[in-house]
Amino acid sequence: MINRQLQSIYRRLYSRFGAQKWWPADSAFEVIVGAILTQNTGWSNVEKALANLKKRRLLQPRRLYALPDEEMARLIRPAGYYNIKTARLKSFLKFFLDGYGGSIQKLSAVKLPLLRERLLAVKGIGPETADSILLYALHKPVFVIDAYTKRIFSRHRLIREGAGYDQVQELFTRNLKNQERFFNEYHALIVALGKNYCAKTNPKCGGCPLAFSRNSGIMLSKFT
DNA sequence: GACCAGGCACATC
DNA sequence: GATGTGCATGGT
Repeated sequence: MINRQLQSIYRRLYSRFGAQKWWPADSAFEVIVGAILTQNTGWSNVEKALANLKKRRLLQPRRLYALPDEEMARLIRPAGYYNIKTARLKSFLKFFLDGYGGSIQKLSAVKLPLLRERLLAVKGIGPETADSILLYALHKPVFVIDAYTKRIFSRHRLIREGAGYDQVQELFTRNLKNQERFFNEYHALIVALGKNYCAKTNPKCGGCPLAFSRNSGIMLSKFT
């Protein structure tokens, strides 16, 4: 039942927005850096920060780790929270270089429940960042939950308002097949919907493409 | 000028 | 366990 609703939502998002081709990056390492930089930050700001790093050929673990903090902060400044994000990038890089020699292959070789635990143990990497890394950099079948997902699915009464990360994630992983490719597109489509319709105060919200459904069980047309 | 954005850690109750 | 707060830039 829930499964059918989730499938229906996916189909409508896909027909409305099309393939999202996530994650936009040239390498798995760039995905990881972007995942940390985008914490509570619009992607357009992250792009500026990534461009600064790319211009200096710093999107390599050892080179980035060797960069002095003040210099890193200066380069990622457009992404906001630059002091905190410098510390978070450095703490991930230490974990990545010490434990895996900066090798994506070695990191990816760790089996899933354990790999997620290890990422979460890194200071500055919480559930969403860990899952973004797992799904979009390492291609593991993990569903990423973000603020949009919680907002949209609670407005549509598929989860209770204020539900925690793990609870929301369960909704998807218990009712959908664990397919990396599918999870990739689904989360990206949710973000596409969120950006276009689901800001906290957005008049377009009432015209949500998910509303007015006759057969999906989704009935709300107005949200606040 | 206010509000928001693809969170997280830490303090306090 | 829930709730509040600091962190910061750039776009609308």
